[in-house]
Amino acid sequence: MAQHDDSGRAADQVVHSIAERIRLGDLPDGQPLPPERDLMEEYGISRTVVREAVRTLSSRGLIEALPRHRPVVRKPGFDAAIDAVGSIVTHLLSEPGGVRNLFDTRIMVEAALARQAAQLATRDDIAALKEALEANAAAVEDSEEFYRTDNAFHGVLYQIPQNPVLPAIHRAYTTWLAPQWSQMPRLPERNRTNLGAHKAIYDAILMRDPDAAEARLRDHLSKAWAQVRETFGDV
Amino acid sequence: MAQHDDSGRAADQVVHSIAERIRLGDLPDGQPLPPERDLMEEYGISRTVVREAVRTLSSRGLIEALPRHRPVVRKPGFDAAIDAVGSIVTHLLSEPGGVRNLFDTRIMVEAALARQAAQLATRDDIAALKEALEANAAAVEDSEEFYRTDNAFHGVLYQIPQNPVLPAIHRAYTTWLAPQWSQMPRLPERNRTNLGAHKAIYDAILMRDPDAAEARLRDHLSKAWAQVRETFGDV
DNA sequence: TTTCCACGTTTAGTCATACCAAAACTGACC
DNA sequence: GGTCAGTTTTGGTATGACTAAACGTGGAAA
Repeated sequence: MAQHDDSGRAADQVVHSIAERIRLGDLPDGQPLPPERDLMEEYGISRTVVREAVRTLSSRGLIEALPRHRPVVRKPGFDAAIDAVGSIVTHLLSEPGGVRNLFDTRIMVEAALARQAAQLATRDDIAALKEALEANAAAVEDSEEFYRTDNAFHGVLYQIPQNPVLPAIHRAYTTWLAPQWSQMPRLPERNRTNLGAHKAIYDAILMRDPDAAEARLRDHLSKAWAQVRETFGDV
Repeated sequence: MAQHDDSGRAADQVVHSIAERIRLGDLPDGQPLPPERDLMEEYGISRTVVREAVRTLSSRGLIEALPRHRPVVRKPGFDAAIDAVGSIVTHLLSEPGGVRNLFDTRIMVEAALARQAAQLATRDDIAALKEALEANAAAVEDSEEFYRTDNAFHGVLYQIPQNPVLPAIHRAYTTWLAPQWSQMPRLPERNRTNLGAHKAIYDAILMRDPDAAEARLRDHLSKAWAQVRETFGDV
């Protein structure tokens, strides 16, 4: 029996093989992976290698490996992709200008979304925006809840184009920028300011005015950024 | 001595610790990781765990682990992040509508970039665009070269905002969408069409007309998409 | 002196075995 | 039929061993 692989990376072949089986639906979503002992027999490898393969698959986001449970196949969605980069992004954000750069892309993306919303939003989209806005308004006194509804309002913008990539990006932004936000002082006063900004954006979309929608949104996020700067200085 | 960790995931702690040391510059970029034997002693763990940790760090993109070499610390750039998701994205693109969804975000992003370019491009930016356009024009008869210069032209758009995240995104798009493109028929005729589109975009930016720039760009990429559809049908 | 190669020394890759503790399963008991 | 205790799996880790490739060193050759 070939005890030693020729290429020097037997684990990678197993990773590839299992990844392929997942992609082809051979290992369906939600199903637990075969036990490590079975896999070692199946591939003719030691458990060491199996474990390394499982590890890799896990950090690639193709399986979900909770501590003492059987790894579960997780057919990756766009947000699994977001998870996979989380570690790197953390590093990047800790570098000077990192947060700024990320936030700038957020401004750019949401500006484009606001513009698109003003042009293409359906009646249902507008209704969803209105609902989110009202939920946001109802929470001005509860900063915790305001934070959630604030996010939800922005989230509606990401849903309007009906592209599943976008909500994943929204989740990425909120996840990665959360550390900054969670340390910021939350005051009903600020909530009211932000609510006003949300309403302005909503109005511009309602008026089908892309330029205004973009401008209001940029203004809103730029002010949010100014608050971050106030709290953290340069980041 | 505590032979078994209480949490059930000693490796993750090691991963976190080493990641932190990399982030803080304790393990500088380009330096090889300490030998596995040293790490096991340092952390008081077995080699099994060390290896799993190294594996994880590697697939997270924080170190580069060539087959039989010492893993090398690789302070991740934005494009290391792109690598990390490659595996998942492959899966996503193989599903119906996957390529379409990704390409739509590209249209959205580049539309925003074109708009921004029309508003904010400096003289140098315009010069860079012009240069890229001329290189593109010089390559109409050489489809291979035209492909490269085409990419480069779009790449300039991603460079204008001076945000390092954006070029990484451009690389991501070209990498992930390359499989489709590389199988498409390349004809000087099509090259000329695309060149004309590029020129139209350039002109709009030169005229400082954001609406026109966005419109020309959307038109350009939509036609490119139509060609993809022609070649592959629904993807 | 510089270059280059043979040699011994690390070190990553893998295997085999063993143990523990937490899950998962099974069956008896209420 | 539902609950709980006991048994069997299964993941997490440790230990030791062996192979082959990479590395480092010093001496021989140019």
